[in-house]
Amino acid sequence: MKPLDQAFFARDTLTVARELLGKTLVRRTEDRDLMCTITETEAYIGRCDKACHAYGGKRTARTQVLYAGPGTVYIYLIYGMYHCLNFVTEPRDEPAAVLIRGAVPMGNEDSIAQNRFSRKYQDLSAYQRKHLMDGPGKLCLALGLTRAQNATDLFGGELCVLDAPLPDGSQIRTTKRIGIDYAQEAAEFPWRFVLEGSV
DNA sequence: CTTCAGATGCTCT
DNA sequence: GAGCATCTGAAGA
Repeated sequence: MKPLDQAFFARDTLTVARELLGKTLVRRTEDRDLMCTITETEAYIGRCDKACHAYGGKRTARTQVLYAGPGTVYIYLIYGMYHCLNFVTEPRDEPAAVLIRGAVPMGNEDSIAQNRFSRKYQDLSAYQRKHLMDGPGKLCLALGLTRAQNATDLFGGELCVLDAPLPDGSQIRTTKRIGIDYAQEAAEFPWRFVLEGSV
């Protein structure tokens, strides 16, 4: 399948967040490609969203990446020890992004198990195998992503997203976003998208 | 299945 | 100095 181009990300953030479900996220390293299917996303829109790091046009050293071109990678450190992966959306200078909250591996489970637990896949518990990438921090750890990839883009670097059809029989569930209770009315916005069913 | 505490360091006031 | 777009392991139901 073809890589998604910049025009894909230059659109309305809610549309991009919804349409990223089912797409293939590719993490390139020297020796191998780690691929996975995106199953959970959230939209963050600076213009109207108190949960967005760039709410109110805020520009700081951390948030200036959100003003870069669509398809730019935004990775930040959270809770002192985990990273969150985002893709910048909307036209340039319109600060917004999609948080990639979850995925399921498409092969190379050994590399992912190594990144997450420093163990072989066959030595993981059944629980661990079922939850390899079902959270934003887990996903970044599984793919070996840190702020080293911040401000790169999806068009020729270590990361890209390939087009892919939605799996047959899958459904999209829409809910409010996770972990932003401080954001007042924005905490209720139905801006989280989860791919359910046969993935 | 659920709740709970603790880890840990950057970011912005 | 306060707070954070989280995860883990332990313990209880």
